[in-house]
Amino acid sequence: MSGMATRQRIVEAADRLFYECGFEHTSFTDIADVVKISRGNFYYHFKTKDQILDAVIDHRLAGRRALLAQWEADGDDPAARIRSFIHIMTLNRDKILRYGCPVGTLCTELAKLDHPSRDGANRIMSLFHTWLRRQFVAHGRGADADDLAMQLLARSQGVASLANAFHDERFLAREVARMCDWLDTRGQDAGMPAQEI
Amino acid sequence: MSGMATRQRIVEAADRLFYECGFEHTSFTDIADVVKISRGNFYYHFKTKDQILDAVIDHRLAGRRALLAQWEADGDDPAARIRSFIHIMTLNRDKILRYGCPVGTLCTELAKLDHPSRDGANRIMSLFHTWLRRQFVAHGRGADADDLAMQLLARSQGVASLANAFHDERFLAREVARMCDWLDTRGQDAGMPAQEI
DNA sequence: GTCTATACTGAGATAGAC
DNA sequence: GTCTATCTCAGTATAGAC
Repeated sequence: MSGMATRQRIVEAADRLFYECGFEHTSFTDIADVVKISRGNFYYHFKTKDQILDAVIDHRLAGRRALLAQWEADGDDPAARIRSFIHIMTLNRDKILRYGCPVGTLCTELAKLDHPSRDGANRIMSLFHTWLRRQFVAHGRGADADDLAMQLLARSQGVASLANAFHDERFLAREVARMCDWLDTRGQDAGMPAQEI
Repeated sequence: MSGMATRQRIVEAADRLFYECGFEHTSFTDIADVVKISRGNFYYHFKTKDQILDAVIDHRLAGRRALLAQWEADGDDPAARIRSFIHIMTLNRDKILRYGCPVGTLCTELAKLDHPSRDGANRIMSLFHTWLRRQFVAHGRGADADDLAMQLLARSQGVASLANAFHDERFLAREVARMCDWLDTRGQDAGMPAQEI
């Protein structure tokens, strides 16, 4: 295995562990055990734990960017693309029930730690916001596209949060369906009142 | 200062620190520094850190129960009481922007740690859910009261989460106003479609 | 590029003097 | 009830052999 491959495996293991156990709770030993390298070898690739976090954030940013590009390529119309966003909650149902939203929970944790990489984590959240806004604009909701994007993002965060706390998959499914219904009622008719969400 | 007073001060300091810095990131030293006692003295009152967490959870449960009872006593009608709930986000605006929702973020953290006291934290969330459901029932929405309570709770969680990540107080204020508007449209008329939220 | 061995730190926790 | 002193352990991080 080459150096790049090891580095990549470290990042992927850290990505998963940071999500499932939290950044702070994850130790070098935990990551090393998954990757099956010694702790010493670690420091050839990363000098500090914060550097791993930054690499994980970059990795997630790239991954999410690719995902959004994929949805953009697959979906013929903006509504279908937004539905792709809504349905990641269905696809990742099991993990969300156990660990919450990977984006939101990292932002929350780093905010409490007042961590320097907080902004990096928030950038992942922004990525979704910007993308959703663009879809709502294309959907003919130019005036309140930013607002609608924030509403949908907030709603998905709230649903993930409660679904996780109560471990309630029926609630998750119900809210996903409801978000899709809500989207259908926001047609290209800009006259529909946005504050009715 | 009596023994009970010191114990109480420990619980209150831990409550604040767990909220602002997270449970795991808060050390005995951090709490001892705030309370101004030695680390050794700590163990006279609590044998383990988990015991402090349980005491904090009990303390929060009691505090929230009192708060809900107060809203129940103050509000003449169910809608006014629900508005009291919505407006804690306005009252605690600064803290929410910096640290998120104290209830939701603790549930999230303990879920990732797979901590034994997870259920205790979730009970605080349930407390709000049960109370809101009761208000919606009194508001004449017997059939979907449980559902509406979940929706409002999820929404407040999502708003707190995004307001925290983006440090966006205008978004917070806007969503609080919108939740109140939403509440006004859910009158005692049970015919109004709930899925329009 | 990967390993072992090890230093250093701060964490949770205990014993016992006062 | 509070303190100081101390223990143990796990964490991050480093040095240097291979």
